[in-house]
Amino acid sequence: MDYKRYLITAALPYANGPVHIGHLAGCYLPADIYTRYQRAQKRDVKFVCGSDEHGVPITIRAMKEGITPQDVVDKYHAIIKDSFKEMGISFDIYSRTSNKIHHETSQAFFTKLFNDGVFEERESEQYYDESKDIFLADRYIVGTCPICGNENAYGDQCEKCGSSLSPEQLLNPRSALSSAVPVKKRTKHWYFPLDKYEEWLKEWIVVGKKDEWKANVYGQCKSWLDSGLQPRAMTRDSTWGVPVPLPDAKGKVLYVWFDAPIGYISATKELTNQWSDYWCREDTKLVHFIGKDNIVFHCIIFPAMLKAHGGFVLPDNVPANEFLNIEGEKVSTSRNWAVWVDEYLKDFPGQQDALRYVLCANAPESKDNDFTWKDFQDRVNNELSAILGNFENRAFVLMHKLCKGRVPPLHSDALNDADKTLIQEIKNARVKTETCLENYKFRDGLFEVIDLARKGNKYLQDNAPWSLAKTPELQIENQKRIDICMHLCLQLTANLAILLNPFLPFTANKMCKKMKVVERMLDWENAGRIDLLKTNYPLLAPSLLFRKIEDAEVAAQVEKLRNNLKQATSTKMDTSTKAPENTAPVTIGTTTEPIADQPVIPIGKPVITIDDFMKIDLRVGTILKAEKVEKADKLIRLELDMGTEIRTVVSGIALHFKPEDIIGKQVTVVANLAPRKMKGIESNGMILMAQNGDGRLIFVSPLETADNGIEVR
RNA sequence: GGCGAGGUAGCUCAGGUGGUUAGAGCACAGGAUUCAUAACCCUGAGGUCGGGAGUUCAAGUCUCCUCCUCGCUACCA
Repeated sequence: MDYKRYLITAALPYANGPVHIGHLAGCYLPADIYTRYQRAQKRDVKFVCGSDEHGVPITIRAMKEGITPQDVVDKYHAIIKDSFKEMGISFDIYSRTSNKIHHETSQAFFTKLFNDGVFEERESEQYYDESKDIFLADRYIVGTCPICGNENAYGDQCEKCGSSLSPEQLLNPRSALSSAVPVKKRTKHWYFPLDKYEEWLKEWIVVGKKDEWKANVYGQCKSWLDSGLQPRAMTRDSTWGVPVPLPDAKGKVLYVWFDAPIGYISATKELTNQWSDYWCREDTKLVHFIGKDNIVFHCIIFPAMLKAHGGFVLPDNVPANEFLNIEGEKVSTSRNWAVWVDEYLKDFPGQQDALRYVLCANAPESKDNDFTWKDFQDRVNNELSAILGNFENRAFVLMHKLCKGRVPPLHSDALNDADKTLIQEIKNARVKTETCLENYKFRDGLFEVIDLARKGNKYLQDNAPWSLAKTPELQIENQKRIDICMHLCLQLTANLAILLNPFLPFTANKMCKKMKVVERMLDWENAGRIDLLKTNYPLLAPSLLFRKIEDAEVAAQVEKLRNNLKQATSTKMDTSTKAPENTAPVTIGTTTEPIADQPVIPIGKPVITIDDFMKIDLRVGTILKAEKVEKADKLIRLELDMGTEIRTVVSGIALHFKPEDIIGKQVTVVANLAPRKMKGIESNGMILMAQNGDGRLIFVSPLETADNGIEVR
């Protein structure tokens, strides 16, 4: 298809924290490179993004900090927007979902589907906080984790042991808003029948995108489609979000996953009156850049929504990247294990392109990748600086020394084979880079650019114009060779600026200034030409494009990471001001139902009386046997010597301990917990565990060996 | 447990439809050089392609089994 327009989106970052370099590498940088390339091709392109400002975690953060949700999103929207701007992520618009136009757009979208009878209405029982007069999403319910005993587990998941939970399972459930005990109440929601679009999706993706989409994206989609789709609620009981535009929907908002992708549309509307050209005409190429955690939403749910609405183009491609780890470990925002973009900008002022280079050269395009500061240093010093920066510098210095600071003539009648080969290589570099970019192979594309500089270095070395200048007796003949060599090196440098521009725009601009050419030279159509710089044209004096990264800087950054980690784990979790626990380059929501990853403020449990406490029968027991439960990842079946009896307890600790390592350990058991069947095994009690800040589980046991069965109080 | 994506030189990655001595960049070693950010240029060493079995004249590339990493999902209470 011959596309007339390009609409490029980058996942909406969740306005609950700053962005880190994983976000950049996974999503925003590739999107920006692609966009800049398309612009250089003079194609009609719009690059839209914005902050995703709805959802439960933001309301929770607001409560925690004693401010309004709007305050929260205002704060992070500003930080995020600034980080992107400073890094040169060249959105045509960076909008936000709290804007009026977004509310209107997403409501209109909902209304259209509603009027067309797309939704299924369903009533269900949901938890409700009577003191606050509000329905509670699972996330809003806090209680003690039945598995690890964490007192601040959420109704959907325990952050400490990773168990996924439902509110019913929590011990001492309470509302995160008021500490009231939640009650059940009927509520109505509107479900999008994804199942009805299953066949269509299969045809569109499984058949239609087989050889087009990346393996990781395609595979994930196929996996979902093969396992069958279910209707999904598109509304929530909440006050923070886009109100459901129906008369009987007071206190209900659009599910953040419904409204967020529509944010792409609203942002485009905000950008241009011609928005429908980009969204509604078949000859528009729509490309979503996201991280791997958002594949399902962008490849399945949103397209189904668009299809149901009708009149919209569907994504041509969704080149999702994997995750970027830091120094061998997964990014963790609660542990503050991340490299934050706003901090990088402070620590390395003017070094945006160094980071862009490394993140692109090491982008997690086909699998999770690792970012280390040592590697950052190596790549900047040994590739970017030594090969590309050095070549450019050599060309400038030699031109000034041997050609009086002016572009020497080419003497095209005197070209030798090596010259002609180089000219061909310059042309080839354009084609190679172009092919990579068109196919979302950004790291390969960047390699091709560096490779051209590499060829320049070799050419320069082979000609050694500095040597030619040392034999005055051959002056005339040699100067001709020097001219040709330097002329081509300078033209090659101009070409480098063009090819580099999508990847390293700051550098490309610097090069333009030094060559005293207008920015228009960077138009892609000029790549491959060797007449970009006019003969006899004077160029500016040499200056370095890149500086080296010192060992001390690397050491400092690594230490900073370790210190952050220490702080985050030694103090309470709520000191973290960073984004959701999410290594994803995208935060437009997560695949877990009620979104959100940010820990709730530990709200102390309500005061209890000694009588309440005495209801719990805590006893000491010794693990006699331990074996992993079949076909369950987390469960270990324990046999405990309780003094007077042997008890079977099933415990969700298999991710933390090997069965053989815990035999003989003495533990504290909640002995009068109601029996419960798990995987067909009846569990009679629960063993007490504490969880360390680093996530390790620790047995809560008597310090010295006690008699089995004795009571603990 | 199921599904998906990966596991190829120290590091990061290439390796359509199976076919000569498995490639690249960086790191490393030796050499050459001095125009240049001790940079560049040349040469070299480095891999039983996660492991095992099979199909084949021939497998990194196909089949089966198995181990490890990441993600989704199930189980979990």
